[in-house]
Amino acid sequence: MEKFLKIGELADRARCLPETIRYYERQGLLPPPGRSEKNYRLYDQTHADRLQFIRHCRSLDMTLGEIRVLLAVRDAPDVSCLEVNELLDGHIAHVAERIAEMSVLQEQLQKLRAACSTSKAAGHCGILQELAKGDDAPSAALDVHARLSN
Amino acid sequence: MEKFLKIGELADRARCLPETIRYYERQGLLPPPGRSEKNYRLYDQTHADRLQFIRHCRSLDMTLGEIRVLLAVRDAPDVSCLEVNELLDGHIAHVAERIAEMSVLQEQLQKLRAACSTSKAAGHCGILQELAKGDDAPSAALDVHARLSN
DNA sequence: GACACACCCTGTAGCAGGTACAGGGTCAAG
DNA sequence: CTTGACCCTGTACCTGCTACAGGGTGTGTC
Repeated sequence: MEKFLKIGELADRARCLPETIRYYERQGLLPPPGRSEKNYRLYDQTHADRLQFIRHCRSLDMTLGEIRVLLAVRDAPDVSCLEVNELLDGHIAHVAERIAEMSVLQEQLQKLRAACSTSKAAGHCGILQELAKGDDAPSAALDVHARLSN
Repeated sequence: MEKFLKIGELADRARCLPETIRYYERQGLLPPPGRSEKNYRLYDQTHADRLQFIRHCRSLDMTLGEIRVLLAVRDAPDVSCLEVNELLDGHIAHVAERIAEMSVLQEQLQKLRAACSTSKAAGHCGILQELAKGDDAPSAALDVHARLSN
């Protein structure tokens, strides 16, 4: 007899919220589990494994789209994993690119910061004056707050 | 006689979309401009300057909330710019933190990539096997795709 | 058995920072 | 007089969740 988990128990194991699990189900990443008499979701080990896989990928900042691809390959064990390797290479390249962008950003910010060492009246603040100037470096918009994936 | 810009012209100068400008107006970052007879928005140089300031800040990955603070100080030229300096320091620290996080991530990804050098059947792919394992490093969720600010 | 409290369910709205319509009006050129 | 490029408003969409609201269920205590 198998041990079933309720959504809260599964969430505790995967270190996420029940809402996140329901969200993955809606997104088609987790198959709909069985239900109890009272309509509670009941998960088995295959669900737990799949969720752990997903959370591990997320901790590596892959998008749900990327994870969907990886899961599809995982679900077809006889297929070549070439796609997995390529996806990972792409993701690594993406992360490297973001790091490079952010390093440039950091330099720009440090230069900007140097424009006002002491606290003055705002009208003479070098930082505000620099920010009012045009953007010399026509760099693409970054997103420091965003995730790493693609 | 002053030269007024329509939203599309302003958008071209600021290298953004008209929708973005209307969005900033709704968010209270840009004051509502005058209107033509036919209800078209008409912008003057102060609007153009303010938008350039905003876009410059955004290119440095500040959030709209941060930009709001900077604009408020900018609008009060007699006030001390201490807050500006502090905000910038915080933003720089935030960017540094993100770079550090992403460097860790990059290492993890490269280790993972090394688990499958050749293209095999998915059932034996080292990458998929590694991803199925638990996450040893209990790192906080990153966001490679996200923006730099706070 | 009545209450509290923790859990489960569905459905919907919110976050950031826009982007992308739909459905309408305006204007200049050909 | 029609085509195309603009402008307007209002609303929905994107990512990856998170947080309700409003209801049912399960367990422990009195």
